Amino acid sequence: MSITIKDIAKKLRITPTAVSKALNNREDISEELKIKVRKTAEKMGYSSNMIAKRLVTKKSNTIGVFLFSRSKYDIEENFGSQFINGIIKEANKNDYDITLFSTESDFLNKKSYISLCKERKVEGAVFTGLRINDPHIEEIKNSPFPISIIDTRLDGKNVSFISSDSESGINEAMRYLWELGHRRIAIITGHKYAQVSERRFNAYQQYLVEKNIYDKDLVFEGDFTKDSGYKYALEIIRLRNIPTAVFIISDLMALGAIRAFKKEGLSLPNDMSIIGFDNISIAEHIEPALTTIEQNGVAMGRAAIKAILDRLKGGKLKKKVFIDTKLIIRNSCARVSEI
Amino acid sequence: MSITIKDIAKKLRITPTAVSKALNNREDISEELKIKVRKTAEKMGYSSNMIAKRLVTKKSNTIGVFLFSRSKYDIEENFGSQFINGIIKEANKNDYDITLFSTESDFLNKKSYISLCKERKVEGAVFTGLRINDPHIEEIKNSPFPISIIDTRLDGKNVSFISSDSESGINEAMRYLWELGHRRIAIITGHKYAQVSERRFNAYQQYLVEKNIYDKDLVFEGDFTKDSGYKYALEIIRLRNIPTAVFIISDLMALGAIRAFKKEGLSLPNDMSIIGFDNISIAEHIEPALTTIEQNGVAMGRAAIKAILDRLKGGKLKKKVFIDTKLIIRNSCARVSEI
DNA sequence: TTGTACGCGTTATCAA
DNA sequence: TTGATAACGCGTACAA
Repeated sequence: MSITIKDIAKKLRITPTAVSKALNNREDISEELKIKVRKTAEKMGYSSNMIAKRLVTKKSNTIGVFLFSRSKYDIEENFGSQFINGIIKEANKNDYDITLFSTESDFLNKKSYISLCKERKVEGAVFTGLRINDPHIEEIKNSPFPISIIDTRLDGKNVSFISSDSESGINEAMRYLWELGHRRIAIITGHKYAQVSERRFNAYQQYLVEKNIYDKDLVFEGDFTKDSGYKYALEIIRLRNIPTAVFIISDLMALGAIRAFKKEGLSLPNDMSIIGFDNISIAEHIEPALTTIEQNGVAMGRAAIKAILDRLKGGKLKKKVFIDTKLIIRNSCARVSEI
Repeated sequence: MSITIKDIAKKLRITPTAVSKALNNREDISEELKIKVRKTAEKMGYSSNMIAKRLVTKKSNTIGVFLFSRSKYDIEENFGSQFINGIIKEANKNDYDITLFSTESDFLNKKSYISLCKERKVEGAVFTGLRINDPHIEEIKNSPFPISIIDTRLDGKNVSFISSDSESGINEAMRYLWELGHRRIAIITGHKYAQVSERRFNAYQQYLVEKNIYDKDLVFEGDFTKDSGYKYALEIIRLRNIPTAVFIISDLMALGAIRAFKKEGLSLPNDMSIIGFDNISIAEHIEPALTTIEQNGVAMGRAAIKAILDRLKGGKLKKKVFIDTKLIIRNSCARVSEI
């Protein structure tokens, strides 16, 4: 089989202990021996066995990541790929491995997320796309190891909530619309299983209430799909008193809405101003180029890992971490024409 | 610490061996004991330790996945997320874990991909986005364990090549253009470090050569970015003899090209027919809705894992696996007007 | 500075 | 059907 420290010990006529120490660059071993050991290790093509190391040190150096997706395009549309990038980089940088799970695999039906984690002795876990009606939610709340959940807030002694600071971005967006003269601003939210829906709606509502222009008839509950954007855009222009702007809480729905508006003959952005949320890669390519609130997915992924690692190092639990969002102004909003 | 089989053995006054057998549902143990063991295991909150199991069985049940990305949007734009989905599902279905690595992590600079794999005793590895000028390419070729590479062909005794059957899709696309009356068909390819560029170009060229309408002046080498699509679209309409159609080998570049064409006042699709490649999620939302060749990313991910698993089970190495592509006809191509 | 002895949690082999 | 023993590859006290 493969070379072990025993083999190289035998070759050098020393003990495995000495080899182990040399390879781990311990203080209590001579430079001379270290060099010799390293050289023959190299020569023999030795590769350390992390499995054995993890067993003996009782430390897996592993973080579990759960990616929940439903439709074919779900991950890309939900920023999952950016999260993943941030997660891996931050983890690897700190010498942690990522083991990835996805829903829909029979795996997850047989066993709970937490048991999967326990068996692998992961030191922490990250959840993405978790729904608040997930059957295993209670277990997650009581997790014995640190957990970071992206975009879903859950109370639990070990869980951190990682999300965009949507409030700030939305405030900025609403002020922008306000300054453009908009007074009737509709919203298309997401389904109620995603907390981001609620949070984004609240930020929207709060601003409008303060300005005294909130109108509940301008609230439409979509479900994050393009189709729902399309559908509610249609409803919006059927209104007796049509709004001059819509805030659509995901770019994807905004895409659907834009299509609907165009199909109905509206001239964009003059007949309707639109602000999205996410800044997905094609937002700048559609017609009109979409003004939207940008999320920093990579930073969110990194923050998820950081929260876990901090806690593992004995730090205090960060109940929540918010990542800045910012308004990206393009061409989908116009000044309200004075009549 | 956590409960082990020893603990439950002690409690039941039997040996760990018996517990192990019971828990693994072995034949040589009484039903009675099995039930008793399972019950107390449950009661004590026992969770098996895969690390120990993997050490003793000398089987990691793990596949390493390397995701190479460069830009912020790289993974989503390169279909990485779909691959990942297919990979995880197929792996988990077969009781395999995925451990994920990404480039740019200091990790990969310190150690080669193969050593990372060896240390973790992964049974196989999948590469996505690998460049043929990668410094570790030789090592990959000589890998002792099975490797699946998506979209990059490499000769090696253990490496499988997983890719889209772009030939078939492109043929279909070219025939479609031909039947629409197009005789001057340009192409915008990708950079030469990606083999998909070459393969897609070859398929394009072959068809046109057969029809005797190939013109090397209509070939433009982009680099998969939106900007390069934009840039070469501009060059195309500066041609003395403007083509009536362009085949752009990635939807993303097609997006850039469409923007350029529009900006220059072309009416699409009448002034220029466009066919993309990938069918990314927004292809249907741009104006005009993009006719493109669809890749099945999920199937590719699954195939990558299947190739590894088959080989692990003693099957023959599949040098290459091609996944069907198909032409998705939308509104970006028009019949050539007869003058 | 090096070596001895042991243990991590589990499974495998063989004996009882 | 169950148990005793050893082993997987490595790290860590502690002794030499």
